[in-house]
Amino acid sequence: MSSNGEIARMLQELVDLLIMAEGSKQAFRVRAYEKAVAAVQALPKDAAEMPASELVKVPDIGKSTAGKIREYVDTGAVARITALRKEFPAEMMELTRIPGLGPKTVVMLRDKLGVASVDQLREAIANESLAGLPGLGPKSQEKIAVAIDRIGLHGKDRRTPIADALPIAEDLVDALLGLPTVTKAQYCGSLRRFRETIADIDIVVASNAPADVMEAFVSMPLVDGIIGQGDSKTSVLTAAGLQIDLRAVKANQFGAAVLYFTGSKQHNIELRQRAIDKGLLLNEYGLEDTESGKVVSSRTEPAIYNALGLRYIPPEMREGRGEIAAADSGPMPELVEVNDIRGDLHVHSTWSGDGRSTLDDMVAAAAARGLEYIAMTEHAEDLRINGLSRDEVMAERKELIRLRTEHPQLTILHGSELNIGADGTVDYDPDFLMNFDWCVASVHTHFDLTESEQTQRLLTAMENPAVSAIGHLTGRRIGHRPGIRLNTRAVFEAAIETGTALEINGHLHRLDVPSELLVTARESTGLRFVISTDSHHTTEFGNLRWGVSNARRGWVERGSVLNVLPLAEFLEFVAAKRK
DNA sequence: GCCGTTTTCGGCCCGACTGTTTTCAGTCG
Repeated sequence: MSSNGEIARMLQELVDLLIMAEGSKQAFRVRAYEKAVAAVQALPKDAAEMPASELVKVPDIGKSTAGKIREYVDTGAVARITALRKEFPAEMMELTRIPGLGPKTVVMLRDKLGVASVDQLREAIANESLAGLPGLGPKSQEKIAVAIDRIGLHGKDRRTPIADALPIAEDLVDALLGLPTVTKAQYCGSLRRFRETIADIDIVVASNAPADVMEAFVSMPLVDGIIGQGDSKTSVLTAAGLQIDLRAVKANQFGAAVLYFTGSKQHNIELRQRAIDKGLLLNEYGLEDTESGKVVSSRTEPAIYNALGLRYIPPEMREGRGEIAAADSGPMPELVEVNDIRGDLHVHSTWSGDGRSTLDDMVAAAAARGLEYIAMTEHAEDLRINGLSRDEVMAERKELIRLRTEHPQLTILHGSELNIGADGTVDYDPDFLMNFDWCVASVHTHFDLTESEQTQRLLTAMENPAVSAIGHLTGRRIGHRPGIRLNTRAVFEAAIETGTALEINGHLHRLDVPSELLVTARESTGLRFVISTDSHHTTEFGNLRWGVSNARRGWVERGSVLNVLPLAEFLEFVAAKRK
């Protein structure tokens, strides 16, 4: 059966191919399918199991898209896509990765010169066969030649982990605030929405001398090349190939500019449509009355949302996942915040083979951060290299008893990170497991089982009364390893039924449960989460911020998170399952 | 292609920058 992810990827390929066929990203047909991709991704049930009559009831999915989803699920292919692939082969699609080359130019290159691959284009430039083509003068040719040499190094097809981008953005904001004419600065874009990876850094500044700001910006040591420079907008590249876009507006337009640049694109489109419906125009300079041209609101984001008749929408929610409808009339989730978190339930030390700070240091770091409770969860015996034998478990316990007296303000639970075997069984034996205060069970092996096998092993693990939570649900490593295939609906239901929490792992390489799955879980009332750092080093307690951000992107409410609770209430959840 | 308290047709978000355009098309976000 096709997962919603697979169906969304199918529709996304259709979007990419249609951009070529229609000659524009803005073509209405393209945008309609783009919305359909988002609709499928946010669907709380399996599209593959829905008949066309039910699919068309989903907003942004109409007769045509429903037909293509059924065609894909039932036959494994979509005739329209097969035909478009023939017209626009993968080699030709590669050309659109070159900055400055859009669909119209790529199609023209094929029609006029028979150029339909990056290699052929390189050759054509060398032979000077581009001369005389409309819109491709010497400057364009030079830009394309340089871009071909850098293909894959920046821009559209290389995303940067948020952990790498955020320090750069924060330094840049500080540097810009240091300029005499800059009064405000804020990084925006997917970074502010806390996407796990970002394509570029967007920064907005308020200034009355924008040209001076741009001049100072392009002179900064970080800047390696200029893509474009104007008075209100400048784009540059760093030596590492990261694109940075800077926009300058007047101080009283700052809220509108930050709103616009935080996006997402879909969120902006919906806001602007809403503005139109109210006889207003929304752009990066403000919200104004279309008739009179009078500015209604522009200074702050909350004021603009308010003027549009909406409650404030936090940046992490602005993904076009129904947040505008929620802010209008639906229930608005009360998102969990970093300061709500009282405990960390997934922590390693050098007792585990892959831990990098000592137990004493980890406990001291947790206490220093003001946590009320932690669970030390070393790896377990089935993970041969990293895990603890039963003797080692008992030896560590003695250390914990000592540490409890040294840190009386911190409650130290003795936990374990168990391994979920291929058949769903876990380490040790039932009696021994009950010696732990808290067990989180995770998948560390057997990533290639079928979807039903993976689902079944998780269901089996959740039935174990000692397993209080499932760690890093999909086992993905961002940029390195896809997650296991799962029937997430079945997993969510079993978690509720068995009284098992799902961990939201804040480690930047994991961010697991992924936020797009969390969004689909929001109709699963009764599902409980723990937001954990999976720290292996004292510095990694800071992962809490990423875990919370990921949870917020997934619309996770404070009330569904266990480790916002005082210790006694938290432990009731564990005890209830063990009864 | 999708949608509809202006509902089955006629709309669909908005603007900046570049290159080569002498008023704009293409690209991008």
